[in-house]
Amino acid sequence: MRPLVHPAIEDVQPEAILYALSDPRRAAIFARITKAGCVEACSAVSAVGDQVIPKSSLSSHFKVLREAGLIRSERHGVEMRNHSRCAEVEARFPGLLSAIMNAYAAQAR
Amino acid sequence: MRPLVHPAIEDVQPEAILYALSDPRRAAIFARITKAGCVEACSAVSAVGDQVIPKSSLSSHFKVLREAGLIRSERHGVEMRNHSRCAEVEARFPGLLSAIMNAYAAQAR
DNA sequence: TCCCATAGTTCGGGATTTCGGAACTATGGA
DNA sequence: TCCATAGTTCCGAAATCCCGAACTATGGGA
Repeated sequence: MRPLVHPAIEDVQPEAILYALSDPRRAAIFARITKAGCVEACSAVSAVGDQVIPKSSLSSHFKVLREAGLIRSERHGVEMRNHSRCAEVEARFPGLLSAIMNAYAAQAR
Repeated sequence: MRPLVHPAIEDVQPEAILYALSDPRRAAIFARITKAGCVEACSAVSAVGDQVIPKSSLSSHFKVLREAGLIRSERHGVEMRNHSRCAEVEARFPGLLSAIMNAYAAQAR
């Protein structure tokens, strides 16, 4: 099993962030992680809204978020803890994440 | 030839905007249109950076931008004029477009 | 130590999307 | 009417996405 990929913040690309968050399920997962500070992956997020997501799909969603630089995943025993990197990303691209998350929130209303 | 699709501003979805701008070429095209106020499509944008884009691909990039609600295209004689809808989008999703365009600009530096 | 349960990752292949050349359509001018 | 220019549509190849099944990793028990 290859090690998890976490890009250095200076290697994080806007296109990867936009792509990652252009999927409403990934955006919802990211919002949950950011709000909670830390979410136990996959098992804790087995569904988004009323939509059940197979665990292989979930795993790849986490991978996309991770490789875009939006989250950091570390194994703690048998489970994974995912932390939002939103402070780092905010420093690199000011206003980006909050504008995106606000846009989704505005749409929901 | 079907008529061009321009969503009403209240039907514009964040995911479509993020997806449209997650392609650096589309983001560059959008930046150019927004900066210029109006660009004659396709023929005027035959390349992005040093990369030549075939006109069928260019046509579909414009379609993605149009259907995401980012631009408005109108035919003027034989050519098309594309206008940025950034003021409308800004009103609906405050800060979103400027944060995205700033992120791309920051990356370029 | 061995076996099991839990949590995620990887694999494989079918479905969907994207890319781009060729053909087609629309418009204006000669 | 014919031609040139500007874009769109079509369609097959390539790339990507999706998700079930198989696999890997870790932490308990017994």
